[in-house]
Amino acid sequence: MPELPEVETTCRGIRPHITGRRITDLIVHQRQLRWPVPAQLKRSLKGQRIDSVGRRAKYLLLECESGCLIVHLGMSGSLHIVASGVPAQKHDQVDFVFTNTVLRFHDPRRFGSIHWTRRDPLRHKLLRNLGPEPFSEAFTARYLYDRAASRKVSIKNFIMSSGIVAGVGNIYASEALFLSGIHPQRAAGRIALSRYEKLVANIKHVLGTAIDAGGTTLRDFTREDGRPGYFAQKLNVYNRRGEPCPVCGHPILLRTLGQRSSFYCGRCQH
DNA sequence: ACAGTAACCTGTTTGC
DNA sequence: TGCAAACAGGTTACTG
Repeated sequence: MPELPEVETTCRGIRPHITGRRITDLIVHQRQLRWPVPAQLKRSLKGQRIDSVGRRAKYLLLECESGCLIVHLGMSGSLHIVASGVPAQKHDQVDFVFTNTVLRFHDPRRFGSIHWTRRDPLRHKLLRNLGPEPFSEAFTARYLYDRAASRKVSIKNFIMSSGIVAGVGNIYASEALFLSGIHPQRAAGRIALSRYEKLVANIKHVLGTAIDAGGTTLRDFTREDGRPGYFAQKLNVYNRRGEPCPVCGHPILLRTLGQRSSFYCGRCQH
């Protein structure tokens, strides 16, 4: 999916178009997403004004008058602002209808999901156990180091765990580890605090730079107006198997780790 | 608590 | 060229 930078890009993109506006209708073309779209959602949403648009981890939070709409883009989802009357295409699953405008949820693989809660969204089952936001002050080297104590899981899988830190997916985990010179398979509990200092700084850096570039578009992701993100050209290792390492020239390696592709330099990362 | 795996889906790429 | 297998940015739920 959309990892954190793509969700943040989407959040910033849709915010000015829908904040303060009222949802006049909900059209569900496809109810079966990762979880079914709630049967009562249309009744809950009709007439609701969007008070604010925010993000927690990879969840978009659309705060309304009497509840919060929670949207996750899954692996292939995107949200687009289109004019009323633009016909839905294949894989356009749900339309949030406003006067003159539609917020359209597009998701070929249907791993995304849509939820509605009348309580604090941060206490929702899916958000309750998330780790700190990577840009927050709570996300420090000491925090990671302590959580990693005696853990044998690979550092890559560790930083991709949503309960450890929110929003770091496969692309940015690979990139941050490369910038930090840490081998993706190294056990999380066998990394010095000083190396965690580097890693935390690089996670913040790579995510921040990607947000500035409008995210990474490899295949499905596009912004609210349909443009791609431009961070793909700045990737050092991800999707670059066999290409020379930008630091030492050794060919970038690919190994499958926890069912996910891991790209790294065998000479620079230990 | 932790580690590992299957599962949710469809489209595209890879390999025979 | 054709067809089937493998793979794709996420996360939960289940197993041992």
